[in-house]
Amino acid sequence: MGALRTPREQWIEEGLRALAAGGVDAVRIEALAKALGVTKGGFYGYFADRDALLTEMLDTWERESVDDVIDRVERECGNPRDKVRLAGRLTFSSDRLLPIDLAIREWARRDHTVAARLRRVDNKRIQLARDAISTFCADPDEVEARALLAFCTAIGSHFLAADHPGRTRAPVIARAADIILDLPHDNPGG
Amino acid sequence: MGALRTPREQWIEEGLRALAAGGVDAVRIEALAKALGVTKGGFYGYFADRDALLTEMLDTWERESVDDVIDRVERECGNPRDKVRLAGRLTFSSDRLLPIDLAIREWARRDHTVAARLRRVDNKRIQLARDAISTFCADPDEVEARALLAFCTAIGSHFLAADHPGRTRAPVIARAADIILDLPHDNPGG
DNA sequence: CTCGGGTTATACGATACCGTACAACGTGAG
DNA sequence: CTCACGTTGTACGGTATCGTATAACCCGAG
Repeated sequence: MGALRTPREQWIEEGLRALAAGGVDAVRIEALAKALGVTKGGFYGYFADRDALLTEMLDTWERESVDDVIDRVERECGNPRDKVRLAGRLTFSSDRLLPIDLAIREWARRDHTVAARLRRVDNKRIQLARDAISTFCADPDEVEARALLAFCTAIGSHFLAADHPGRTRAPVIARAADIILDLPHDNPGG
Repeated sequence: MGALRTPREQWIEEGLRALAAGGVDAVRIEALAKALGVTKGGFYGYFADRDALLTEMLDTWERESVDDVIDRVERECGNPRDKVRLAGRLTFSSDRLLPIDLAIREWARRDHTVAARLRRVDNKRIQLARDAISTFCADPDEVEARALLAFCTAIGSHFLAADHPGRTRAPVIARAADIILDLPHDNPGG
């Protein structure tokens, strides 16, 4: 067999790195080649074109951020509340996945194909939250609302620039998580 | 005086439109000119370069989304809870401001100057939420957490792709708002 | 009508990027 | 060692964009 100098995976990996750092528009073949220490010569032996790379990048991300995370959460599961927290940490505190995740969310706002994939991923993820919250909250509408709060907080906090006088962001998020995960009110109201 | 065919404001307006639709990278002089029905010839009479336009776009956005919104909320203020809801609606339900706001959040993740501006804006906005929430919540830590929840939900819901089986997003958000704005639990816990 | 000012169209050079073509290279098989 | 085949470097054509230069233009003033 021929030599395999810089395999497919390296192009995808470098592509994800560029995506995380600068968004889709930063995924430029020649830039990736430079980062890999080669020229773009070999790229078109692996991929038909730039879109093919982008598609495979999304495949990799989808696999890692759904299958891997869900598998691990289901295995290491303890308390349902801890399950949500763990899933959140795995996705939204991962130095690797988080920046990619955020970049893909931006991308999805402008590309229907990406939006469809993100919807698949988010639906699987939010189901974890629903299941866990259901164990301590009976009202389905409230379960849905709390699951939404959990996700919006995990994502939104990275797009929010506000300061918290006298505090860092972390304890404020921890307190918010308590509110999201706390028992339902005793005055459910109409 | 000389003719004033397509004034500064039109370039800025079209720039904001492009920003909202496609992100910073979509703000291209020649594209704006085409949308305005002219060529880029006149652009450089008004602006030194592309960066000058971007800066003035940010100026316009900052003025509209802080001064205008805060002024109106302070004037039309009623119930503190309604105040938060109104501020939220003005910013996050405006067909004009919302897409610009989201695009600027993406932009801010990659540009320190924009991030600094966004921080100024978010700090002013979140102060409104703090003030309002403080009127029915005594614990400052909890006020901060609920204010964060309000903002993260307003922003995050636009970056979240998940579906809500049997529902649309709107009622789920409404329910989430109830949770955020409801009275504190009677078991505050340690 | 003619002139002068600012405004706009057009042409240009420079850069960056995509995708292709082809030649140079190197590794393993024989 | 030599050959073959896959991989890589280089060069190319095409497009898009920025910013500049300059000429054509249009409006109001005189």
